[in-house]
Amino acid sequence: MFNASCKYAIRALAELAKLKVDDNPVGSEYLARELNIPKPFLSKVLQHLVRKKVISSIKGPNGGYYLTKSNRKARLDQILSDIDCSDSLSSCVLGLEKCTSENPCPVHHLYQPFIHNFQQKMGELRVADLDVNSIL
Amino acid sequence: MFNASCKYAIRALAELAKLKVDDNPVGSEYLARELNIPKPFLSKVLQHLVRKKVISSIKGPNGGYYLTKSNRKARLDQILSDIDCSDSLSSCVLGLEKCTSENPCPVHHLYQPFIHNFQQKMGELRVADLDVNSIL
DNA sequence: GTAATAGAAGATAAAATAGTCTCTTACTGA
DNA sequence: TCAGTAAGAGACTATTTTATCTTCTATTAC
Repeated sequence: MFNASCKYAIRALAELAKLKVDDNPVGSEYLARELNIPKPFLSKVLQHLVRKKVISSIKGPNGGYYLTKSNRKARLDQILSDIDCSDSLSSCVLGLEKCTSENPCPVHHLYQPFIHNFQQKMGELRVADLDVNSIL
Repeated sequence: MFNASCKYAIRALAELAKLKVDDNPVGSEYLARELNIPKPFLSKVLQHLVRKKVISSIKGPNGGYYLTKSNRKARLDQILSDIDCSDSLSSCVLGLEKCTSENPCPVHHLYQPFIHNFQQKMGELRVADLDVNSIL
């Protein structure tokens, strides 16, 4: 469904969402420890998120990663699309390139409504909503 | 969602379901060509399916793979479970070991109902039902 | 300015998955 | 009964994904 980068990205977003607007930015070291993700890998994921303007960062002493108000308003489906995590969602369960609604694979009609629904729900979710009482 | 082996297994099942009960068994070569799957890999998948009694085989000239009436009656969810394709379905979207309904990850409540639904639908499906007008 | 902190980027390594090869075993039909 | 055919089994290789290492650049506090 999601590869490691995508999973880590979502978890990092959720962790950042827990921070208050006035809190200091947090470093990759802190996030890696908190989420139990290898730091070098997480750093890459975070950098990717910054480039795509999904999260924000400040360099130098007391720098780190944080979310602006604007960042918090972004919708999950848009973010997943921005960071290339949507392809695996919309593609055929059996990996068939040619599988469409007109020319479906044997389980297309079973899977498609489910994934469509899931994506819709994701679209209703904003980054700020990830700040719920949940494990990470 | 499914790894290559699982995808190939489902497609092979669907292809075999197209055969009539009285048809001759088909070889791995035929199936590989028909499904456009590397033959050596497909052979492994087919052997695995035979060991798990999901499909049947005959060795020697005119031998190959086929489905018994009993094979055709089997339910999809049971098969997927038998050939170890269910783990990735029931596990957490974010890859969190500890994610449960009581201690959910941030998207658990979003994902879980759908996957539950999907598995239920799979349980209503029998091998014979894969013999539909669909691509493979 | 300089040292400390933290992100950026590219190369490299390890692990997992996918795919291939070779040999053995079982069965069939002439 | 023997030659040919096709499945079965296990080792091996390749590719992709995941993770790590090293070096460089930017920012800021002092």
